[in-house]
Amino acid sequence: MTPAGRRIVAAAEELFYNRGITAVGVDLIAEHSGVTKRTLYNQFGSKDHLVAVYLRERDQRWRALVRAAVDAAGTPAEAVTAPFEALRTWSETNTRGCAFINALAELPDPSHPAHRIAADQKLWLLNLFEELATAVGCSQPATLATQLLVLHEGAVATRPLPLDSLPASAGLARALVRAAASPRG
Amino acid sequence: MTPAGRRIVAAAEELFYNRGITAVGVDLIAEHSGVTKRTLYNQFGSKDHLVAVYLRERDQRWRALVRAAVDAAGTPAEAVTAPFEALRTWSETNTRGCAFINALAELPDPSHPAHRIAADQKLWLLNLFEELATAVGCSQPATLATQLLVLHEGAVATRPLPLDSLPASAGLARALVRAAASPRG
DNA sequence: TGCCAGGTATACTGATCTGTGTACATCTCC
DNA sequence: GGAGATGTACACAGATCAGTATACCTGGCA
Repeated sequence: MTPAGRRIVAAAEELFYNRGITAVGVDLIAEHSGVTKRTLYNQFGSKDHLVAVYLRERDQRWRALVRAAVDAAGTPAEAVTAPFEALRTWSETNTRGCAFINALAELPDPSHPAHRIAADQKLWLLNLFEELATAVGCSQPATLATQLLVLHEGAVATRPLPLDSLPASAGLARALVRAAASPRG
Repeated sequence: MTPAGRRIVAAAEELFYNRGITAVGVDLIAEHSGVTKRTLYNQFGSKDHLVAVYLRERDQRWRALVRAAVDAAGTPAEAVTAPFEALRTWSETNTRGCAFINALAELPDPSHPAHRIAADQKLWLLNLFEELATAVGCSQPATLATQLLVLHEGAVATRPLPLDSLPASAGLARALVRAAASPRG
């Protein structure tokens, strides 16, 4: 990606996430990235494609954060709930909920690339939870993984509201892992 | 509200929820409700106001469904998780997630009426959970209520994705209530 | 009979939207 | 020095956006 292309994606990330995809026009993105609209279209072809690139980049950044949190965990049990630690960091600067869920809200067409990207992101996290649950010695890792995913998404979805639900969800996640990893789990 | 007004709100509900608020223009709503744009503006004054009415009407319909499910529950323990039964019914025809979370995604301005309506809706459910948790004899109803809310919102938020997370969240909710209502809860 | 609210029909404003056309500048690499 | 890629500058098309103006119709009610 060219320097101008990177600036465009950076501006698109900030604007799309904070103001909404439909509400932000390509003119505004071009202005914020110090680039001509012509350059934007030469690089990305269409707004829809730029939206897809925005979501993909964001997904990569988020996965790297989660991976780092999992790798930094001291024990296998802590690793299972490490994504909730990552979420705590992530949601400090991302206060408008999940960018992918939000994108689906604005782009109802199932053939839009955003739908596949969003689904892949959630399935990736689900698989990660299942791997970590298996590693911790849980007898039903698939069930635990789904429960953890729901808790995670619930915490993200309620982020824009004045609730502070992250501690409750992270606490419950740890309790679930404790119970599942115990001899009777 | 006049007959034309009701038709406008009905059309707005269907279009705003399924296609997105920003993506749907007032012309389309007028056309779908068999009404002139002049009538729409005579009734609601602005698109923003119509959006607020749409969310308020939807909120009332949803609360009635939840209340009915709670009242129909056989035992206090079943009453606590009754909102998850209501959610099962509700999400059969509402497959695009939470209309209020989606609205916040599209309307970043915190002074927009949608923000207050969305926050009120979640707080109402949180309070309902807490009341029901208290009635079932839970020692820490506030904690349980927050956990149940997160589970509920997680299930709703992941509805547009190919996951089927509702059984997992409802099952976990019942397990939590069982544990909290037991002598050692 | 007359009034008036609710509603229709239609044209319009001014702004904004995505996307394109065209001509020119700059830079690197061969 | 020339070619091709990167980017600028700017005007433009065609559609759609929220919202308004004006004139007219119709049913109920006083």
